[in-house]
Amino acid sequence: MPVVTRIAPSPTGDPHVGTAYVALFNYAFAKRQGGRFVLRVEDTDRARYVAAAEARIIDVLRWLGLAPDEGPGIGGEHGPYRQSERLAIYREHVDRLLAEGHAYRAFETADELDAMRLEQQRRGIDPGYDGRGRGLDPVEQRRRADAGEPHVVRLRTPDEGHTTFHDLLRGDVSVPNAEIRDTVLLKSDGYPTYHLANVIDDHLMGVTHVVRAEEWVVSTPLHVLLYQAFDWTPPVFAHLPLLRNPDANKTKISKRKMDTSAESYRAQGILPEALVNFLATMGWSMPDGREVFTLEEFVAAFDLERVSLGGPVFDLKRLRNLNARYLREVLSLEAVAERVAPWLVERGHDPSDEDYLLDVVDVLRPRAETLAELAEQADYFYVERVSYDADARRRLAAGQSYLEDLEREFSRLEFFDDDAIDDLLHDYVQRQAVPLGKVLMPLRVALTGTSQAPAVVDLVAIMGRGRTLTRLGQALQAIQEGLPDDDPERLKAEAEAAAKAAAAKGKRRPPMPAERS
RNA sequence: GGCCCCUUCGACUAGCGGUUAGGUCACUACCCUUUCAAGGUAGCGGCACGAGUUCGAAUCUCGUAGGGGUCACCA
Repeated sequence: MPVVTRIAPSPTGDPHVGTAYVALFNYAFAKRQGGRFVLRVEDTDRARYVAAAEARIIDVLRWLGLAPDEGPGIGGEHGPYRQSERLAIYREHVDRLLAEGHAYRAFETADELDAMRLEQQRRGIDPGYDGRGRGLDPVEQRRRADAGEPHVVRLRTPDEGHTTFHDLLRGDVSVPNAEIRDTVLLKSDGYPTYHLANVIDDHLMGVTHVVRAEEWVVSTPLHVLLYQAFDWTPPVFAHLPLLRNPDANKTKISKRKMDTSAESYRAQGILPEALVNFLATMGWSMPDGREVFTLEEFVAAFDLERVSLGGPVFDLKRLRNLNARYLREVLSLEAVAERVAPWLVERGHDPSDEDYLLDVVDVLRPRAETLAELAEQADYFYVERVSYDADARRRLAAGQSYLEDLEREFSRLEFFDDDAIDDLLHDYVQRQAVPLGKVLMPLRVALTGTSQAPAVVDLVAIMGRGRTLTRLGQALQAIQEGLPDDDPERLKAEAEAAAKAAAAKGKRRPPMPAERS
């Protein structure tokens, strides 16, 4: 029997990294076993439903390379794959449970249930549905339902004994039946709850392995009870550890405490390869200890039993570091250039000169952790003129005479290549008898507007004679117009403006160009 | 609080009875160096605790502690 796994997200908002994480492991397990990976949309909560969410989830899965074999908009033999389109199926199965006495209709109102909980709280007993509707005569249940009285359908659960299931990762897990309430299967709006829909769909869709997050462990016995009621064989269960916040207690990953949106990482210039690689190291490791590997390598080596159970903290620093490694080591120069190009366009640049782009990326990629940072630093290679911050102004003013000399020297330089530029610079400082840095820093600032930039020789060589001379001219003009380190008022105003601009920029949502579609 | 699960450096992890407890990120120092990075070298730092089993426990058992999850007509 072929392995079938599934990812069953609820379309309620931003595609969650936790969804991507569980999808990754389901995908890898299915592919490794030569099986199928199914996407099922659990849209049974009308209140939290977000129409656009489904498409965004599919988009994120594709971006990560985790395209499902079956799912809404994809097709497959077991559709429909949206639970809202399977209502008749649930209805039919609920009728069967009702007929066989495994379930009953309960007519308590929300107010009544609230009162019940309050009372339980007051008396200090465990809260939860107490089974008060169980005793109602089935004929009476039917009559009231037919009369249009609002009701839910609940599972009749045993009061004594234990229900046990086998978790592939933790062994047998046993829960006292007294802890398992007569849970709602069908809501009063006719929609199924997760518990009911998930069991029916997994069975009907032929899901062989339910690989999901740890938060489902305690409700799995309830699902087992449902499988028993239907007289179905349950699938194999494996519960993955929960991704955690980087807070002191390592609580379950949450939007409040960190960025949980997969799209957001994409928008920050995190590569899908890096995100997948990072997620794969959450609770899992390569047998040979490799830490950088592709999705294909992950699938080839994947083994559910290597999953470790301690909840892994989602550490941004590690993600960014991994992304940086992809940028400078894993991907080819051409590949990185291809990825950044849309980001440059987004910033208003024209990256169509491929050789220039390659040079720019080559020199910048050891200095950037994300595509966004790379693109941002590339600005000074593409803008018409750079602007100088306060520090840059000081350095320019200090180097005025050198810049004048260099402008002349560069304009006379016959072969404008790396070696020639290097020789020129060294000859010049020797003649002037000044330290190299004293000359190079003003030049660097003139070319880029900032003191933190690649090697000057690289900058000059990449920018070429034309750009170099233009920048030098602009810098000298700026100096003449009085860019003062002698005017504290003006410097202060500049600093404030820069701080304000930086703050505004930080707030703006970063662009997300289409890349690697 | 009841129930369930978990527990190796700050973080991610290797380890599955005998290891100087290994690697990666982060951090620190040094080297390289025209700045910033990158790179190189080194360092810091861990088996939660207590019993038991065993010739021998990070590895097996039990207990304690700590952490997490869950107790909805949400998934």
